[in-house]
Amino acid sequence: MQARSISSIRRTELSQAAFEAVIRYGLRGTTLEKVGEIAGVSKGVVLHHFKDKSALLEAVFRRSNSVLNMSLLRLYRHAESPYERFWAIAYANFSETIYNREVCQAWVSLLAEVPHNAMCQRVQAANNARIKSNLSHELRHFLEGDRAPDVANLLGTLIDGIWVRAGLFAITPDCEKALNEFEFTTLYLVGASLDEEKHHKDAREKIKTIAKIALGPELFRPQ
Amino acid sequence: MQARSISSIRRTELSQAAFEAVIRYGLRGTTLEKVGEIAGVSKGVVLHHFKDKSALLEAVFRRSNSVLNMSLLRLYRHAESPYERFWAIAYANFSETIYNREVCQAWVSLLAEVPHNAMCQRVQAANNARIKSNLSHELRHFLEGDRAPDVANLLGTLIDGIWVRAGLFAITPDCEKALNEFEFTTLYLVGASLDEEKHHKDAREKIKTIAKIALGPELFRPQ
DNA sequence: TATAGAAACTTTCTCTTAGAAAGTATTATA
DNA sequence: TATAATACTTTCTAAGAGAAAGTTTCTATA
Repeated sequence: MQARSISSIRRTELSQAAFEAVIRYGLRGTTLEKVGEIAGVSKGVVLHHFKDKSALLEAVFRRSNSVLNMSLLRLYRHAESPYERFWAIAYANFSETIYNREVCQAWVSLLAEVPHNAMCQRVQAANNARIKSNLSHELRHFLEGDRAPDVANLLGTLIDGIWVRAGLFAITPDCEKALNEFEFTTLYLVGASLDEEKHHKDAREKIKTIAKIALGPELFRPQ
Repeated sequence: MQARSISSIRRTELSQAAFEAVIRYGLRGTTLEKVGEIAGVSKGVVLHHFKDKSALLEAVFRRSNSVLNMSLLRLYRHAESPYERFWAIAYANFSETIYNREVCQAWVSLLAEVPHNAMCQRVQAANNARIKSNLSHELRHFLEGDRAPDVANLLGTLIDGIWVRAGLFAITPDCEKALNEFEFTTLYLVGASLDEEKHHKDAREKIKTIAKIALGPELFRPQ
């Protein structure tokens, strides 16, 4: 049962170490040597597994997005209604273990790599499409006509905005505030019909509890 | 009438050149030598006027924000009602000469400098506060109670989100779409009362015309 | 089980970069 | 005209990215 190759394991370790380096030193302060140091290997090993620094950062970027995606899937597993799936999306983005200063700062730092890296752009585009599709799917239950995709797109953009703002400053971001902003905006965009249902509040409580269990601190920063 | 010192002029030239370098090569590809090359001076001159690379990037960041601010002031000069001032804010953020691929990409690239640069954080915080205050001031006319600041904050975050998404990809961002998204969200958040007034549509047309004249392409990329 | 070849890892070298330092030229001021 | 500040240049060093070539360790197959 050794399905994963050594290379694949190393690549995971190294992109994890690179993520840690970006957290600690910022994008400009992240050097191959520091990445190697954190991973406990020499700089040469890093370049053996990644053709260059861009490829490494690309892997970090990809991993971050897949962690986010995985978190959502963990919550989806227990979400049984549109309300609950809506909150699953919210908590996948704004739980303490994900939406915190370190991770948000690292994400903002990594963003700088995207404009000049076609692969990162593809990853990011896929990610945006995914979250739009997820949101759109749930919003269909609360919106008539074909407004759902546009509203979903807007909410996706808002999530990005909330994340960026959290990543720019040295203050611990406020999860509860972010969740409320997201909910607040959604309620207004769908015409507040969500709020009338008790299901909505109940769903939040349920997903909140599940998130606390399912989204441990090992997600982004293992060990 | 030589009020500005040579140093001050050089600093402007150099931060302009650095902005151009970030556009062309991205944050990681921007070196002091390339900045000097664009400005037509040697690398030494750059370091003579800026103590180090962080100080240079800080100046670029500061200048970008002040250009944005200046654009807003130019439109405010002709805005004579809350409707018009609302659209002045919208067009200051989403006119072709400002909201375009190059500028948005550069902005996203520069963001990576913020998490590890206290000065940039202060500039950005001031900027966020300013836009919130501006929006809040106009929204007061359309919202009862003390909801205006919260809504203003949300819309500010949305603007950031729209900008980030525009900066990540290699596609020319769509100004009209951005303006509509911003308007759309605002209308829903204030309860669509804006939309009932003909003033609102008229105001948009007026400011649109003024923006075309007042916000020339020399704003971000002179010469 | 011997061995070829691939994969993992190391070491060394080169070129580029940031930035320090110490110099020269230019301009302002007394 | 002397002197001091400002503008700019040149040179040097240390650190970084990445290429290249070497060595060890695994793994498949004859």
